[in-house]
Amino acid sequence: MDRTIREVARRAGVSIATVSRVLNKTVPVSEDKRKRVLEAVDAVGYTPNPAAQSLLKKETGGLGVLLPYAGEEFFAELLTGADLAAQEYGYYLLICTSHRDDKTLQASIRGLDKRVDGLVVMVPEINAKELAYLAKGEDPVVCINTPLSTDAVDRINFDNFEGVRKMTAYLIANGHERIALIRGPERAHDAQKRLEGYRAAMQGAGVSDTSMLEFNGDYTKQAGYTVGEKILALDPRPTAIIAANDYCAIGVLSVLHEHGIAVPEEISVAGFDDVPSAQYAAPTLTSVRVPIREIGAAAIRRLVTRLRAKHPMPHEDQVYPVELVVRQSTAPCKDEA
Amino acid sequence: MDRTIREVARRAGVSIATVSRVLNKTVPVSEDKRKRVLEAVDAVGYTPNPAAQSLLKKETGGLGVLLPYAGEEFFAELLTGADLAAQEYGYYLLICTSHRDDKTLQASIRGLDKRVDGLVVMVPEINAKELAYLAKGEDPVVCINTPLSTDAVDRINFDNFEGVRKMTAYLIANGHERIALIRGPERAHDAQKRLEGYRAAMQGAGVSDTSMLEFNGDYTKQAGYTVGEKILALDPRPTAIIAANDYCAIGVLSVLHEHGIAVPEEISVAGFDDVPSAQYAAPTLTSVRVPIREIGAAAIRRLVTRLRAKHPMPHEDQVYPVELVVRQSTAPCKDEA
DNA sequence: CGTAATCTCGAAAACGTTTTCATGACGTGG
DNA sequence: CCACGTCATGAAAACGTTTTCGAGATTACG
Repeated sequence: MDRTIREVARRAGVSIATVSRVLNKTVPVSEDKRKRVLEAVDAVGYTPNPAAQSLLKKETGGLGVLLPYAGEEFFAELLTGADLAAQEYGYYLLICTSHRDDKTLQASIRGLDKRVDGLVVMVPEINAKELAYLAKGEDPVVCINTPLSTDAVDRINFDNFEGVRKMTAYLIANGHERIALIRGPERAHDAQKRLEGYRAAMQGAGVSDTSMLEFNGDYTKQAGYTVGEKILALDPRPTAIIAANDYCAIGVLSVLHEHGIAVPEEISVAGFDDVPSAQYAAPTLTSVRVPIREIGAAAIRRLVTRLRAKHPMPHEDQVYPVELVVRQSTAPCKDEA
Repeated sequence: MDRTIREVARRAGVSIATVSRVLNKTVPVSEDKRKRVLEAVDAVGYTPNPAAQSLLKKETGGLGVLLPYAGEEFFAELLTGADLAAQEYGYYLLICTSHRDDKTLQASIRGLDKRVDGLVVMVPEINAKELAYLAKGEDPVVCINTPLSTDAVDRINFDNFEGVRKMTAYLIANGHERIALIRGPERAHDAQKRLEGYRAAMQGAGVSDTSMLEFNGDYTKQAGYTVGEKILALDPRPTAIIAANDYCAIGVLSVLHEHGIAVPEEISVAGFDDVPSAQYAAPTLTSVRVPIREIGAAAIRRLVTRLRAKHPMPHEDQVYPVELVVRQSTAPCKDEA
C-alpha cells in the first residue's frame, strides 16, 4: 500500500485537491469531509512527499552548513547553535565538511545548491573566487569569518584582530615582554587577523620585529604540543604564549605539564574562542570569548529572515565584539630580566 | 533564464530524453549530439533538480543522523566519521539533534523519513516503543548503542560493560579499594551497561554493595565538576574515580586541580570513550578507547551496503571491542588503609 | 421569486526529471 | 531484393504534490 495523497483521497471519498486543502488549511473545507480526510490520513499514515512539494514550491525546507571539519569543538558549537535555531524555524540542516581544497568546496556547493534554501559558510580559507561562485548561486548565503571583499552575501564576523590585540596588551600590561604567538593556518582569514592584532599590540609596546616570536601552527592540539616544545627550547624563553585558538593552547598546556613547567608561575598561556573546554582545562584557560553558539544561531536566523522577506533585503555585515576572559593560565610576569 | 533540462534540450536542438541519456550515460548517443548537449549544459550551467530526480527514482541521496547533541566531542567525532564515509559514497548528511524527549524524536523521524534513504540513530535513551517506530519506517536504520531488543534494524554497539569492568579491575589490581563511579544518564543504555561493568568488577573484588560509591551524573563536564567536589568531601575519601565518560572525567580533573589535589598521586581518575581531549588533558587521561570515528563510518557503510544490495540482507549486530588506555591520571594506590 | 454573489469542491495543469514505448533509418543475411 | 533485427531518437507517461480554473450548489438581496 502506498502512502500517497491519492490513497488518502480514495479512502476519504474526496479529490486529492481536498486532501491538500485540509492538510494545508488554505481554504475552508466542510466539516464532515475534513473529518473523513483526517481519519484517512491517520489510517494510511500519510505524510506528504517532500520531493514532490519542493518540486512545486521551489523550496526544500533545508539549510546547508559548510564547515572545514565537524570534530573540533568550535565547529561543533557552531553547529549546535545553528541546529537549535533551525529546529525553531522548522528547517532541517544539511551539513558538509572537509573543504580544505577548492575542488571539493565547489562540488559541495553544486550538490547542495538545489537541495537547500540557503547556505551558511564557515570556511575561513575561502578565497575571492570561491566567494564569487557562492554568491552567484540561487540561494542566499551567510558567510562567517570570511574576508570582506564582496557584498553579494551576508557576513557575520567577530573581531579577531581586536581579540588578540587586547590579549597581547593585557599580557604586556602584566609585565610580559617576550610573548610568543602560535599562528593559525596561513590561508585562513581569521588566523591572519589574529596575527595582525598581535603584531599591532607588540608594536605598540615598542617591539617592531616579532618574527622570532611567531610560530606556525594550524589550530590543532597537536600543533600546540609540538610548537610548545619548540618554544620551551628557546633561550631566553618567552614568558607567555598566545595560541591562535584554544585547541592549540590546550596542546601547549599539555606539553608544559609533561615537562613539569608550572602554568602560570613559569609561563603564561592564552587561547582564543573560549570553547567549553577552556574553562575545564588544568589550569583553566585565559581566552577570548566568542559567542560561538550565538553566531551559529544568528547565521540561521539571518537566512530565514531573508527567505521569508517579501522584498529584497540589503546585505548586512555584522561584527560581533569579543571579550577577554582571564582565568588561571595567565599571571603577571615574574621574570626580572 | 531557468536552468532546466528543457532549456538545455532547446539549445542543443534535441529532445529532453536525449539530454538525460547523455548525462546519465544510460544509452549511447551519436557523437555530435552528445557534444552539443554537453556544450549546452555548460552554457546554461545546468544541474539536474534533485527533487525531480528523487520523486521519480525514489531515492534522495541523503542519509540522516540522529544525535542527542552535536556539541560534545564524542558526537562530533562520530559525525566526522559518518561524514567522511558519506562523502566517499556520494551521499550527503542530514543531521538532527537534541532528541532528549520522545516527541521531538518522533517528529524528527517523520520529517526525515522521506528526505533520506537511510538513518543512523545514536540515541542511547531510546526506548523500545521508539525503536519499533523507527523500524517500521521505510528506510533502513542503523542504531548505535541501543538496547538489543528488536531485530528489525542493524545495530552497532561497543562493549560498554567490558570497558568499565576492565577499567575497574585494573584499578583494583593496582591496590585501589574505594573506587567511586560517576554514572551517566539513567535512561541511557550505554550508561547502564557501564554501571553494570563497574558493579561486576567490584563484586568480583568482594564489594557487593557499591551504593555508597555511586554518584549521579549526566555525561557533562559540569557534572564531573560538581560531583567531584562531593566526592572530595567524603571520609574516607575514595582513592580513585571512574567517570562515565571522558567529559565528566575532565570535569573531575578540573575540580581536583582547583583544590590542589594531585592526580594521580592523591587520587586516580579515569574516563571512558577516549575522545581526542583525553590525551591532552592535564594530566593525560586514562580511558577506554572506543573507535568512535570508525563506528560513525561503519554505520554509514552499513547503510549504503544495504541500500545497494539487490536482495534483502539479514540484520547484523556488531559489537566493537574496546581497549584500556592507561595514561597519567591513574597510578597504583598509595593509601595504606 | 429571480439574479447575483459566495462558497465548496473536483478536474486538470504544472513542477523537472527518468524511462518506456514507438518510429524511422539503417545494415545484414538469406 | 525483401524481411528482419539493431540502433538512435523523440513523444509521452509517470512520480506526488499544490494550485488554478471552472462548475455546481447555496446563500443573499432586491
